[in-house]
Amino acid sequence: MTAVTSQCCAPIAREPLSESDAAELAVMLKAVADPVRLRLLSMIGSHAGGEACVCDLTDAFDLTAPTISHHLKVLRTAGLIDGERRGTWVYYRILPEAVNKLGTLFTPLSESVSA
Amino acid sequence: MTAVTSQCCAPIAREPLSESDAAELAVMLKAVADPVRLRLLSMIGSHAGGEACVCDLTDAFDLTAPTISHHLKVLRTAGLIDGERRGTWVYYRILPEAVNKLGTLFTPLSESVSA
DNA sequence: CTATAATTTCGACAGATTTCGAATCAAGGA
DNA sequence: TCCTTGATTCGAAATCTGTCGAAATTATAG
Repeated sequence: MTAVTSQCCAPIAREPLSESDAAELAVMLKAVADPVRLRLLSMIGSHAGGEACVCDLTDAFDLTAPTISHHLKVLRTAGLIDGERRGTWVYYRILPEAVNKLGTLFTPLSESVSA
Repeated sequence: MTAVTSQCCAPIAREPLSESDAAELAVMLKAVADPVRLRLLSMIGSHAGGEACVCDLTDAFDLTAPTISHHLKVLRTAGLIDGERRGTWVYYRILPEAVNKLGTLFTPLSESVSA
């Protein structure tokens, strides 16, 4: 790594993505490119203690439990969240590194625009 | 000048997204959640002059011109790029505001508002 | 050990997405 | 004008995705 090409803009606009990098990033972005999963991620991250029980999440949607479970699996497979069973309930929390990775992709390095 | 909720993390993890915000963001994210479109965006952004001709883009893929045209339309419809015809060729360029919008969603705000 | 509650897995289906080939539109040059 | 090149639109095939109901799994309660 370590290649400050031109400092002009977001990494995605600084140099062409390789085919494999694009494929890898697309998996993560696909996981987030759904209204339900976006809300799930948001609800998990903003929940008290940084984690949320599946039961809380399911109640917030007009969707069945299997559907919510499916979406959580997509997010987990993409490395965006992690789940842990404690007793009867399963708790999910955000993996901040993964979210940051998406952020840096689209954020200009040098920042400080306007003020 | 209001609503500094908790300063803890990325906007997506700070408070639950509304249903309509999630739907709107998902449209933009879906546009980017594809390996071909990710590379197109990257190639356009990093091309000399900040813009790229469709002919350059088409040659870089093992895909037909109609397919590339379709992907460019998806990106344009999502507001991520803009295209202009100059003579025989059509040139596309990135709309940085849209890319920034995605970036801030996932980036923790380390800077404070008017501090 | 059985009953009950919380999640996940399985199997299926409607709708969306990706891709192509053929046809069409736009701009220049013979 | 007619023809060539670049780009988009149109229609269709193959694949992927979101959703559900039913069944299986895991843990607690009695």
